[in-house]
Amino acid sequence: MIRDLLLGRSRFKDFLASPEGIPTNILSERLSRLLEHRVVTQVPATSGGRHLAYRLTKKGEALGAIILAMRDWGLVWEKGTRAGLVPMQVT
Amino acid sequence: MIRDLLLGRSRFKDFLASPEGIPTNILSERLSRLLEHRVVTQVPATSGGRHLAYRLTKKGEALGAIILAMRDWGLVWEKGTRAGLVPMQVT
DNA sequence: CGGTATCCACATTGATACTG
DNA sequence: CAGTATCAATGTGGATACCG
Repeated sequence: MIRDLLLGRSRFKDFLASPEGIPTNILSERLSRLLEHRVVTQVPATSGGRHLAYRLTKKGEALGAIILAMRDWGLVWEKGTRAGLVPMQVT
Repeated sequence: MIRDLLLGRSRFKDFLASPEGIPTNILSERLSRLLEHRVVTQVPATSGGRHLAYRLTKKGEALGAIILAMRDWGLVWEKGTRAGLVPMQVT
């Protein structure tokens, strides 16, 4: 999920669509906790629309370093680790 | 515990003595799993003695990068994070 | 000292149904 | 679409007692 956010995904449905197959209740609870710890914030998904999108805060973006370190470790030391995650464009 | 190993601690009792206060059964089970995944290996603690010590493998040492990334994140973003961990001397 | 063996408490997960 | 509400299943952790 954090990975999804780092990849630029931001909508509830995007997270649901991820290959893990997370149930809505779990996703919802996790988002609450991330909001609580200010790792993500909510922003309007579309201008004027009623739906919300989730964006990483600076604090959340900083987690990228950890995720990348884990990814690298996996690629080097664990067979079968796939490298889907590429650092996001800072556009 | 990985942190302890990175700091050069290697004995069962050393891990037990850590401030977390881990019970023997949990510690034992975790060491088994780390052995299984070849993150640690067993070596004789004293030459000739019957006791064992645990040492990180290369794979295990590589986890240091992740631990440090987490430590750094904590120091920057979470108040009250203490910085006990300093990278080990490569002697 | 370095573990095993029990047993219980609690947190996390997951499936599923329902709602504004 | 974006959740909330239940409930059962599983995992993980912790206390404690015991053993070679």
